[in-house]
Parts: sequence; C-alpha cells; structure tokens
Amino acid sequence: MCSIDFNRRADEVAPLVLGSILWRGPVGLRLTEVEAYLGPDDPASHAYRGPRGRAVTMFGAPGCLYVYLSYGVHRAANLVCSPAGSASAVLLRAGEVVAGRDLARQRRGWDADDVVRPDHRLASGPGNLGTVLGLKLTDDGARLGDDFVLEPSDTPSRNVLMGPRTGITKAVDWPLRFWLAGEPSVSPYRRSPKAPRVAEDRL
DNA sequence: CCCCTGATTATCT
DNA sequence: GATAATCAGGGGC
Repeated sequence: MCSIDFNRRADEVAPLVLGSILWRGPVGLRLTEVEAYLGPDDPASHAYRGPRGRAVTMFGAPGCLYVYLSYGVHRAANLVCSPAGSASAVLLRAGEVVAGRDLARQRRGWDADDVVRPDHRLASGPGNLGTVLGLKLTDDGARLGDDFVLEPSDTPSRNVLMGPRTGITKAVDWPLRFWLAGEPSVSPYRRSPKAPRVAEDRL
C-alpha cells in the first residue's frame, strides 16, 4: 500500500482513490465513485475563475478537504489535488459504509431496520455521502490525517470504469467520472436536463 | 421505468 | 435576479 500523491492533477488521482477507505470517527467509507475537476482549465470547476470565494481552498495544500454547500442544502466533499497555488480536486460522489453503520443510518434519519432503505444507498450521491460523514462547512480545509483519515487500498482497483460527469452544464462530455464496476452505491449516469444537446462546448 | 418539481443559500451576473 | 458539482417525492406510462 503506497500513499496517494495529491500533488498530481485530479484526473490522475481520481482512479487511485477508488477502493480506499475514508475514515471520520467511527464511520468508514470505501470510495466507489468520484469525479475530477480541473480548476482554471475546467469550466465546470468551482476554481474556473481563480482563487476566489469558496474556491480558495482548492488552491491550497493538496491532501486537504474542500467542503462546499450544494444547492443550499447539502454538504459535499472533495480531496484537493495539484501543488499549492494551482487547483484541482476529486469530488467524492459515493461510497460503501464499511464501519459505523448505526451512526451513518442515524445521520440519514433512517431506522436501523428499515428494509426499504438499504445500506448501500446510505452514501450514494455527494450530498448523502456528506451527511453520512457528518460534514459541516467548518470542515472545509481540514487536513487528511487528523479528523479525517484516508486509508489507501492495498491493491489498486482493477475494475475502474470512466465516463462523463453528472449534473453539470459545462464540459458535459469530458470523461472525468470514475467508478468501480458493479458497486450498488454508484448511481446511474444522469445527464443534466439543462446540458446542451450537442457537444458544442469542447475546447 | 421516466420526467418534473420544490427546497434552500452561496455565489455570480 | 438567476444559477447551481443535489435529493426526495410525486405523477404518468
């Protein structure tokens, strides 16, 4: 098991973090779906317009958490990549709860024995993943190795698939979404209803 | 299964 | 004022 080099760009880091376990207290999450955002080069990235507002964190130290408020409701987490001063990040989209199941279900407001809501949906989607980890906006900028710990998988994942990112309206066809084949926590691809119908926004 | 909508707030135009 | 790296729930087929 070698630790992950977050000085690399997010599209290189993204497939490597799949299968590793993100710990936050008693909750352990095996990452099954992520997306790369490439900073100033990427019109879909929060860092597209430089180190301003919430995007400042993305230009900070690699290996930190970038937490933002999504649609005014959810908290989503990224792993900051690229050397400080530049910016890219890996958005955590889904994971499998491998520890702390009771607390995870409690944070989702799910009864422990609710059959209609299976465990594999606990951390499916960026907002749900953030809820399961108990993310707060004050976690923005947190460094891995303290409150949050990333435990790399001992063997590189060999069942990584790649495709377009979901829910965005710019650069919609860039293949920067990575996931593990056959994982039930991975949600089916959904193109944004507002996305252009032709790929007219490629560079 | 698919499509549509409301909720809620930081950021951008 | 509009949009957004979302989610849950509803109605229709």
